[in-house]
Amino acid sequence: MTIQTRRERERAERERLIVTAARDLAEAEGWDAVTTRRLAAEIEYSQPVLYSHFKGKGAIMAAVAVRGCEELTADLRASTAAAEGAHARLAAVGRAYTDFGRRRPALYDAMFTHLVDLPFATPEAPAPLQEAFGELLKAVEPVAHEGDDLGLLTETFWAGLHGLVTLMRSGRLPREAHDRRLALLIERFAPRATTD
Amino acid sequence: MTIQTRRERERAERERLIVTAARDLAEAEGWDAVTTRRLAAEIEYSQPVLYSHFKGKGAIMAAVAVRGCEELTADLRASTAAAEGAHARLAAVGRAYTDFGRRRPALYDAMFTHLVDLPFATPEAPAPLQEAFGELLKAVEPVAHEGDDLGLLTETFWAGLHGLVTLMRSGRLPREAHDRRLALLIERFAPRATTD
DNA sequence: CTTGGTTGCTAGCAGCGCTAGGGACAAGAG
DNA sequence: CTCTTGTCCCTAGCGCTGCTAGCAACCAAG
Repeated sequence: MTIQTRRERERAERERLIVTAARDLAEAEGWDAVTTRRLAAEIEYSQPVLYSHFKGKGAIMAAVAVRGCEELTADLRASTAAAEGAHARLAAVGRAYTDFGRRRPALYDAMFTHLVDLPFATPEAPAPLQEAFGELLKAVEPVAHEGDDLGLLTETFWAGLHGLVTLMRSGRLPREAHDRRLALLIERFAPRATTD
Repeated sequence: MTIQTRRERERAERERLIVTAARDLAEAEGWDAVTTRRLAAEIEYSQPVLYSHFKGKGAIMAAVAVRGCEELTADLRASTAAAEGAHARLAAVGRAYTDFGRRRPALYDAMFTHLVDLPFATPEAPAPLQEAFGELLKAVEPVAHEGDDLGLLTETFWAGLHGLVTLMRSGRLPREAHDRRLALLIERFAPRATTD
């Protein structure tokens, strides 16, 4: 019994090690640098060991993505703590989200850009994912209009943030004007005043 | 003289052939299926010929992207022709844009998702790209608030559309609610009425 | 001490983007 | 017509990728 549990514990620890190594390597040198060989070398095991834990490289990225959601949730939660008022809350969460995308580009890509076979908009979606979305939802809720579907509105707001992050990160939008674009987006979803 | 021009013409035609083959193959089977070997086979030349026209696979994708911009511009232009009023215009252009993303996913990815070394937000950006953006700009202009930077506002609106397209296409947003999300986005940028 | 099962290794496959080097062919000179 | 020069494009191969088959070593149980 104990011997069995020890093995399982060691195995779980190694799996954690793989995910951590993949995330760190990706953050340091980008996902292109995360090859199964380098990853194997990093954890000091041979390649096939990876496949005894994960179905393939995609599954490893998915695991990294899920863990990334926990970080994102924490960031979003922290950002709204000090904000007062619906507008400030939405602005804070928007800033936290886009900051996350800029600060942890590889993590962000694993979560929201790369094709990764994770269930997303279903009840089977990983809990950390749903929590992150929930944080957005809480910030959007006060600015919803009557008759709006809150879930859909949050998805739409999320799409706006996601577009800003990805277009900027790929060089399609100039980085230096990010703050002003973000402010414009926030203003459309949470108008500060009805008249100027 | 004539012999020289004939050769140059044939070369240009072959280059066009490469780009067309790459686009068609990508649209049919996705960019993963577009390998230099398959592309070479498709145009009935050997691999190295590709490299006498383009620096590498990335450059071929960039060429496909530029040509895709022309198609997008045409779509956007056609969409606004029949629309009357600022709200309808913005809705029409938004629908045309997202439809383009869904109908030509590979083309869309080459243009706006994949890393491709094209100058984007600079005066050196390819003309077709600037034209496509210009179409968006014309639709956004009537709904800008006083004091808004029109370029930045258009970029922000574009980001919203781009987020909707990419998150939906990667399965992160349910496809069936796309219309309602798009309507919500349009409503935020061009409110149909000030009060309900 | 032997046996059975697990574990993780070495080696290799098919395919990728890309390139070096040579062979065929056409154009111009004598 | 012959020879040289230069262009063009193909064959072959490099180093890499994700992934897997098959074997060797080890560990627990009888």
